[in-house]
Amino acid sequence: MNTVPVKTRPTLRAEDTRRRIYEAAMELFREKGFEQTTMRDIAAKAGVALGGAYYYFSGKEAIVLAFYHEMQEGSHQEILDALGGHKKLKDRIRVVLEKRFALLEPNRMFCDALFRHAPDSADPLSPFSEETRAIRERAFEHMQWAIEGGDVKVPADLAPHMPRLLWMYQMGLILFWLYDRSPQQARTRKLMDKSLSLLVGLLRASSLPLMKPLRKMVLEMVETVEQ
Amino acid sequence: MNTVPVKTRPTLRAEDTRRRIYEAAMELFREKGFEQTTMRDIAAKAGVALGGAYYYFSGKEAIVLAFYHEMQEGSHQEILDALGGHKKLKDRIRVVLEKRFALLEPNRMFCDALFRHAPDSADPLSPFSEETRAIRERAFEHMQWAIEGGDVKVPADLAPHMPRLLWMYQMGLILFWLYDRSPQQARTRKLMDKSLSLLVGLLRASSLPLMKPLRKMVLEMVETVEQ
DNA sequence: CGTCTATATTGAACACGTTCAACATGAGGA
DNA sequence: TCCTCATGTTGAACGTGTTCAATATAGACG
Repeated sequence: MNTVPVKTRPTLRAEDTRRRIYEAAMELFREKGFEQTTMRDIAAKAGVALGGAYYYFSGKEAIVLAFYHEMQEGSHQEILDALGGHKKLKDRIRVVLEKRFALLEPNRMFCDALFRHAPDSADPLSPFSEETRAIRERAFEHMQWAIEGGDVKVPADLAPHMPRLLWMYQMGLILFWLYDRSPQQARTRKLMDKSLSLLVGLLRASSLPLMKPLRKMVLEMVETVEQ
Repeated sequence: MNTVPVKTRPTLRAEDTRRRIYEAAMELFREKGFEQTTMRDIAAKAGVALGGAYYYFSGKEAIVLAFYHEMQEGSHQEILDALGGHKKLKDRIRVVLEKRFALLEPNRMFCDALFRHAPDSADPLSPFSEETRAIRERAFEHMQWAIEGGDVKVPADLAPHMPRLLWMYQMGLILFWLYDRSPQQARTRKLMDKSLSLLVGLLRASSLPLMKPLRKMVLEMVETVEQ
């Protein structure tokens, strides 16, 4: 008979299976990269039939999405702590970037999957997609923290855009880093230094009355993109 | 006997088959987009067996590459002509951009294929790859023309980087345009206006002695990226 | 204990891009 | 005319991500 839908067991050994699949995938992704890793590989390593992987993850990309999510959540407290000792804006932004790179570094082999269809906000894995909104907004928050506690006064008209702009700056750096073939990704490090100086310098200058017209142009452009 | 390898017929009805495959692919790509179009579709429409398509094109992406190449070659003279009437740098860059968009517009449905693995210069279809070098350098040339005949004096240290920088600016606009869902891609048009003003304004200002330190920072950054 | 049913698991099947060994074609030379 | 063989052409087969109907499992309930 149609009884009340019994309280379905909330967590079961199912969570264990999910975990096994996730871990197997991570290991293989780190070893061979995203493209080179097969769903059959993952299922085999996890000791599950092929279809099993699809019971827990809607597809191969969804596993990477889970990683993306976990990484962002895991960084939240760490970043807050790491920001503690710094006053200079440049250092504060650097802290956020460094933390991000530290978390991505062991997974460099497969992070390119995150940018596969990056500009297409319809793609679930895109950094601009609805599916990644929560993750993205967490990252905005980190940049907001960096600015708020810093030693640079940001003009009021620019302020609301800064978290998103800094996030995009971060994404650009990550993209560069992913395909940076220099030893130890030294070029990325150099680019980070140079661009951070430039960024903070421009931000400082942006408060000068002389800069009003330029700031207005930049704002109009930013608003056109964000709209 | 091992005679001299007879002069192989240079062009044959083979060129016709190639053409048929290319045209069929273009039509289908325009209709359904790159992903949605099947190599089997293409072969069928061209009246060829599946394998036949691979005799003329190394893969699905190679067909798009052929289009990319053809588009760039076709624009060369047109752009040169169109630049004729303009003196203002802003107009000259706009002419180049407009021409590019005019050529891409009918193929908007599948141009995303060109950016599939854009940042990976190892991917043949990437705008940064060895395979697309010729195409890319043609595009640099167009930007060089725009600057040379314009009314803005570019500082000597910045000058050698301008063609590539303007090309990257163009690529960014195209990327934005591809995923611009506003009617008639009005946002892209607006972004083009705003960013062009900003760009030319900055370029003008960059000659001011006051700007020397800022220019130096930008240069260092650009050189880090290009290296 | 036995039955029921949502949950979990399986493996065959599909559509895709790509590869390849086999075969067809037709221009040049005997 | 017939042979040769580089050029074209074919379709079966492979490995891939993904789907799905069928089956197994195990906790809830009588």
